[in-house]
Amino acid sequence: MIQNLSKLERQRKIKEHISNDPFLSDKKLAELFNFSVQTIRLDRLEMGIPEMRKRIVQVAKDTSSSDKVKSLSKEEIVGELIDLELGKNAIAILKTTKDMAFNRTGIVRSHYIFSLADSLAISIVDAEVALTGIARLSYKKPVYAGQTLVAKARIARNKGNKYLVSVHVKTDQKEVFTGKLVIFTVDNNVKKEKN
Amino acid sequence: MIQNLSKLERQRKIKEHISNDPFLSDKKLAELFNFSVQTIRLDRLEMGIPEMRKRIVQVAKDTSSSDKVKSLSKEEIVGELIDLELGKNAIAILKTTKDMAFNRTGIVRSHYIFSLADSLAISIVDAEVALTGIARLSYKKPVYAGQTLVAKARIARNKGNKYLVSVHVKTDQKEVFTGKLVIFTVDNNVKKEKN
DNA sequence: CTTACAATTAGTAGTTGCTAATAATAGGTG
DNA sequence: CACCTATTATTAGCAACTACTAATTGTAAG
Repeated sequence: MIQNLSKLERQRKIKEHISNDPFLSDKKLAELFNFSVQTIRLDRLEMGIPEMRKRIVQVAKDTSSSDKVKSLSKEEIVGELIDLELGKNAIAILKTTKDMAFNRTGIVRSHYIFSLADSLAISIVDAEVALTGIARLSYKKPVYAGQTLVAKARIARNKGNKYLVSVHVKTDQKEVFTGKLVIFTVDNNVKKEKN
Repeated sequence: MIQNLSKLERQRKIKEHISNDPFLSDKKLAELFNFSVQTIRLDRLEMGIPEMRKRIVQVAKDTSSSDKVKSLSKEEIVGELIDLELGKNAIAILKTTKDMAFNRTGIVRSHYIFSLADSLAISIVDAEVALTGIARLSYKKPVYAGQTLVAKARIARNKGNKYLVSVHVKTDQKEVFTGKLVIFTVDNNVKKEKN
């Protein structure tokens, strides 16, 4: 029974270690805990934790699944993209935190809001490469750390490789920011090295 | 030589397939292209493409390192403030890096440049609390990762608590960005207006 | 035509990180 | 003592490789 307790304790710790670092092999775990590889394996099986390779595949798939966005790979978007119709409109959400804000006031720095708007505007444009040219921004109300921002973007006009995207950011029904961004697309003629 | 061409062509396609789907094993690629597994391996070696497992690990690490939101610098000022005369002008420097840029093109994302300009504009205003109200931005030339940006800001006009700050960003003598920002100061304890 | 060479395919040995199954050992408890 | 659990060991086998050697094929050039 005493053994049993330490076993459960060990399994709890193994679970924790693995969830912190899915790249740990049984061998490394065995070294970490000073138990045999077989014991670690038994523990994993009892807990239903898959082997390292399958865990890594899972991590890789989790993040590389939504392939709709062309200009930005997922990690390049500020905020979380929740809806996107290429060439039409898009919605993203950003949960603001203290480290986005001024310490003194808790007001979120304007460039975080711009980043949300800008990356959304770029992702909406259906092109391999899109760059911001001109922008007009208007900050309506201060945003406080902790508030969740909802950004909606739509393409207002399009002429050749020039897009006028309008972005509205709200929190709790209130508009806190609007922006008009002119985005230029740079298509394949600049196809250069892709590495 | 004709063989050579088809070989290069095949290698190009293999590369493309793998970059689209890093989860493809040599066996599956061999089936796809109707070539032997050995040929696929030779191709991979010639191109310096690692084996499937290593690719998956890479994908997993790439994405798990940057949690959904790629936040900007946590410091109060983006860039390094190298000269400041409160109420007059200020200069800041930002060394751009790869992770500020689009993977595809190496062009620095516009919001990093705005962040530099915006935080400089705010720091120049001699007030406890300053917020961005309206901004007009103009991106003149693309900035490539690795280039060092020099931002100069000066107060163009001032009326009450409203400041018009003009910011010019250059790299290698060339102007890459200009912006006009309207900054409002909020004096002392007028912290939370109705919100 | 023969030789030379590149491209392709085949085959073997060894590696990592496993699964699965079976067996041996150590430490208690009733 | 026999029984039970936990732990460890051992073996076979698998996937997806690396690294290496060798055989085969096509084809261009001397």
